[in-house]
Amino acid sequence: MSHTIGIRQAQKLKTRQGLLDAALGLLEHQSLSSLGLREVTRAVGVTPTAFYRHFDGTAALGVALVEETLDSLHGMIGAILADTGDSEERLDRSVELIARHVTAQPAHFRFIAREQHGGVGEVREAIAAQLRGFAEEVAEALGAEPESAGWSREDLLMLGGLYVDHMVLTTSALLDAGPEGEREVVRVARRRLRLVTVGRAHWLDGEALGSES
Amino acid sequence: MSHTIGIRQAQKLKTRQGLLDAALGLLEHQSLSSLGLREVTRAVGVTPTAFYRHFDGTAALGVALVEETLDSLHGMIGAILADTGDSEERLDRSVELIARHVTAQPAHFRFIAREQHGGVGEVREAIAAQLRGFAEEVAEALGAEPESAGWSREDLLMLGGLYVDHMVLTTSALLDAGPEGEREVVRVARRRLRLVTVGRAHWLDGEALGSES
DNA sequence: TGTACATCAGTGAACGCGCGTTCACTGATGTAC
DNA sequence: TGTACATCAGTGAACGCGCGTTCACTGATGTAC
Repeated sequence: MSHTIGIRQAQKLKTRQGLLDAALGLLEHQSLSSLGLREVTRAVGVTPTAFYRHFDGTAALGVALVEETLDSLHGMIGAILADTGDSEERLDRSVELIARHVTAQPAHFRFIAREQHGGVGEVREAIAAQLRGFAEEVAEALGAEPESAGWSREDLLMLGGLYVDHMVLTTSALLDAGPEGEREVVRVARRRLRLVTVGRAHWLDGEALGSES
Repeated sequence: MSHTIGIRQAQKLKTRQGLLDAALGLLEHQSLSSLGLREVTRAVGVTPTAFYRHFDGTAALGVALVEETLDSLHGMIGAILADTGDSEERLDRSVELIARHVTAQPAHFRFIAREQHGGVGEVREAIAAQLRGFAEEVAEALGAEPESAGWSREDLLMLGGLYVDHMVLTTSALLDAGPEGEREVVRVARRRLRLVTVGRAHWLDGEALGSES
């Protein structure tokens, strides 16, 4: 027999999710470091005191939000990595995938962009750890491609990080640009991605010459 | 005869500068959207009311801070662009210049990184405008170099923006890493910069083939 | 199945506190004559 | 230079408000028998 969770636990999870959703909404126009606990509970329709049944404070809620956004980001990266084919069209599709995900889940991406360098240390660290993980994931996928023959692990990580950072910058630019500016942002993001890819293709060309300790 | 400013005006400017300096210090551990007006005046040793003689509120102070940080950023970019010589060593020196500026003026760079995507719209827009201006400046300098023969203005702007964004990311990474992590950040930043430069060198290689509307 | 007790998510009152903003003011600085 | 008036940067009291956190509580859900 499957384990059914009790009514009590289900209700608790529902309230917790309500707090996370409400916070994410409120964070569209402010930073986590100015988000009030009472603001959040008011939006959910629950007593301020109830907040403490779920989180120690708004910083802890922020960390939980980072974990939640992992799904959005991971889904986007997975979709991009799963795409196969030759480079030019694939780059274009990657940028389109980013744009589509940002349109579908703007709040998650805004949260990451905003709090990546925000005022709450715990959250900054949680985001940094998450992005580092994604960079490794991308590096591994890149390493499996034939174009990466001869690449060191360190260079693959550098490239993975570059792609991830570029991705985050693009999501943020899309959010700032709004619907009317989207086409322009997409244009520039494509070119940047293409330039990085050109650099990748010729990365090892001068290897025998260039020296470093 | 030169125009001497009065005692009153001099004192006012001094207080204003005190407010800006105090705010910049307080913003090391929080975001602008949670910065309190009273916090700032308390740090300066002045009545809360006096704040209004200088700024409408903390958002206006934030915009003023953006203008002030222009000097730091502009100085850094100028130093990098003024550097001449062949690519490899020049890239290394550029990253070292960034590291040196960040060490000398950490608060300014932290402010820009944090508020670039922060919760205060006016400030975000002021920063975006400033970075756009720098990207244009870099694009112009790049355009004057022989390596840029055949480049469109749009591509130069794309590249300038890429360098500027990379620069901001590096400053932020340096701040997060602290002194002990600086060497590693510098290593990765150099490689990224080199990859972009390799991409630049081969950008026009496939031009005749690649097509876009 | 029925009963008696335990658990615990959410309540509601209360607290002390710092916030942003207003207002009439003071007294040093500036200006006109 | 001296005097009489104007300006205005900073003061200090006061306001109403929402904040985070505490506490004892309630009553539905869960569990043991």
